[in-house]
Amino acid sequence: MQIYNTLTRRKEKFVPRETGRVAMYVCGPTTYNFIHLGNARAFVVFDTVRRYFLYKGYKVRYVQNFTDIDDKIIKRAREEGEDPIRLAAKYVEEYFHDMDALNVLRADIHPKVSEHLNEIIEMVRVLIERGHAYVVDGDVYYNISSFGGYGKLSGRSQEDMQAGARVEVDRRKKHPMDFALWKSAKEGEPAWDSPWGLGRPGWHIECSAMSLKYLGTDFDIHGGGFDLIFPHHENEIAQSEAATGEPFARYWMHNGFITINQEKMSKSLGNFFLVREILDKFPPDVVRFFLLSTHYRSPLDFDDEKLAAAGRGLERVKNCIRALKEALQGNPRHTLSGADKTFNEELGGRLAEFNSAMDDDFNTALATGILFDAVGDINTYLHHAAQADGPCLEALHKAFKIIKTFNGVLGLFKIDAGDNIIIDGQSGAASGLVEALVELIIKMRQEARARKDFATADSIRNDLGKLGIILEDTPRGVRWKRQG
RNA sequence: GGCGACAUAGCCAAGUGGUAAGGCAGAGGACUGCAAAUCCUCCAUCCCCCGGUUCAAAUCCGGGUGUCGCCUCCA
Repeated sequence: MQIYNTLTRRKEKFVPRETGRVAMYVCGPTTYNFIHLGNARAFVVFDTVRRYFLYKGYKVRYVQNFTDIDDKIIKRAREEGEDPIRLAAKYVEEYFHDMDALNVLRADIHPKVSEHLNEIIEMVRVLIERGHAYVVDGDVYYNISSFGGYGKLSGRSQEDMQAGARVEVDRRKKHPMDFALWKSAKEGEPAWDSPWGLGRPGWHIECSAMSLKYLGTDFDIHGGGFDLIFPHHENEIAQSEAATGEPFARYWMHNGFITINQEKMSKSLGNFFLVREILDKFPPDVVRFFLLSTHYRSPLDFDDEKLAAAGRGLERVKNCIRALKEALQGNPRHTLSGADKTFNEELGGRLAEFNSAMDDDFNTALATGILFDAVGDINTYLHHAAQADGPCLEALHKAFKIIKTFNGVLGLFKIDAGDNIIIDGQSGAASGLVEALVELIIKMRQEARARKDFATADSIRNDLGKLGIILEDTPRGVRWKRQG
């Protein structure tokens, strides 16, 4: 298995710290707003990475934090006249709401800054003690000059940073790029007691403290968006390695950005789309498929038409699953013919291709291509079998299994309690009634067709279509589905 | 100014030395009362441009051009 490591700027063979186990940390959201599509990309990408490790048989410990104490939260809370802690808690819930929709699995641990003040304060204390940090008027700064490795992740020297520093220089800092580990509290801000007075943690320290607490030093994978490389991850390395004297993380993975009209989507540019806005217009499986249809390190340009095209493509996969279900209910053969065996071998080949795509730095774009190849294989098999002596049970099972396997890794469709793939969402309380009504209408339409009243039949099909109910007349009866 | 990424058909997108995956859109055929779904066939002589290395390059090297990103909160 190969993973592109930002630290070395090349793909490396993945060798975990501990055989058979993967410890990974992904920077979670700062909870001051609903998450946008850019956030979602990172979380979907790393969710898929995690799923692939699980599929490969690794024991995975997945940690994703919530930064629930932060300047932006305080600002937002002030604007809304809300308590910062409560505001942050609210957006934690909203985060789960959106991520559940996108089929992102819960992390094993979701630590919050607000619950780890002790660890953070302790780490700051150690950094001061070891001469890597200094106190000025109740603030604590990290002294980057004290850490030789500073800049190794983002590939820049300390001189570069001095030259490029556009921030107004705080005279109290020893180096312009020194960053806050602890910020003293102003009046009315949330504050915690510390050896340096009342205050709160700086932005980067929480990820160091919490990842080290739950994963230890030298853990396997640390992930996040490209824009976290500098300064966030650079600073995490500096803090963690200076405090522990050990390597911090082995593989650094960073996903590319979502762009809008080829321009970076970001909160500061104001051109962002909230996940829930998009989910109002498109099904979650389509959104997830769209996010995985490009390699995670490449930029991904978003617009409605591209998402719609992705939806039409994914419909092909859903149709294949429907066809399989139908074939399975159609009393398949128990014998195994030469054609069945050939088909089984074909699918075996697809599985191997899929694994090798994912082994190569989680190439989900290639992997989804292979999913489509498998769909083509299955459709062709079903087509020919229907013209001969029908499909064989074992082949159908194998086909289902491979689709489920791919789906288990990509996480496109949810699975119900009976291990069935859910492709027609919105199974609510009303759905039983809807189904009965549709069946009734179909029955009446069939009567119209029987007396060759095609005008009525077509009009019914048309009108149902407008309601999102798609009818398909097949040689073996009428099939219907909800519009994907 | 420093650092970095990318440039593949109408659109999206894989592919890091051996002669262009896959999807969307499109064309023709089969099936159908007609649609839809599905199947079959077609759809880049060529991968931004110019040089070079090589028996062989979209893939390596050099030089251009263009687009984007980081250097400041941001996934």
